[in-house]
Amino acid sequence: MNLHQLRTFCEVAGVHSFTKAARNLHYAQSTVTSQIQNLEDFLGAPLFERGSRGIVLTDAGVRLLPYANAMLSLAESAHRHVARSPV
Amino acid sequence: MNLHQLRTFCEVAGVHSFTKAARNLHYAQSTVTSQIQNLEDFLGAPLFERGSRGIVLTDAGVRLLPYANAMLSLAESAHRHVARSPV
DNA sequence: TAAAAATACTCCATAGGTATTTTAT
DNA sequence: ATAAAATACCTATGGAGTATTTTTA
Repeated sequence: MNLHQLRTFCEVAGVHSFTKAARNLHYAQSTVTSQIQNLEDFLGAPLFERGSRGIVLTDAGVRLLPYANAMLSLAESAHRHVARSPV
Repeated sequence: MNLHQLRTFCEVAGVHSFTKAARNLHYAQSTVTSQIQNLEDFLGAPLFERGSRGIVLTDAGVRLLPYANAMLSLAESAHRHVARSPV
């Protein structure tokens, strides 16, 4: 599990599409597929239902989402807060 | 920035030693050096003062620490919470 | 000197890309 | 027929290791 996977996960969850998420994040489509697959493998649970009506979060996906958002926002805050060091 | 670097950072901050942190985390000593260096490069600020009296956190390091701990604990929680999916 | 951190490499895993195939609308 | 996701394959980056050198108590 890493922050790139989590960012991609959040984007996919937001736009309900691997392809659109790839465009928005400047990734290839297959990269998004891999990132989500790797994340699913790591967690041992599917995060999206790839079905008839596009893409929808599974229960596991729903549970992950708030954690993912929290971690990403912490990462951003940490970067801002630490990077602006006066040295 | 990734979770491995952050875990290593927390451990080094805790034991005040790259070498001890490496032992505790089952890394080579040079790996710990690299991880910290990469983290410092990413943040654009030194995290430890390598000086006379061993290793001590810089201001930037002090600022990072709570974020690092929060992210690691979130990562753990996320894993527990999501992985134990009934499917 | 003795212990710890930094450096210089080597190797390999994997993240990301292109191209293609499969699937479903 | 079209659009999206999955798969196959390739490449290159960088993460982790061993060995060595530098530094400093």
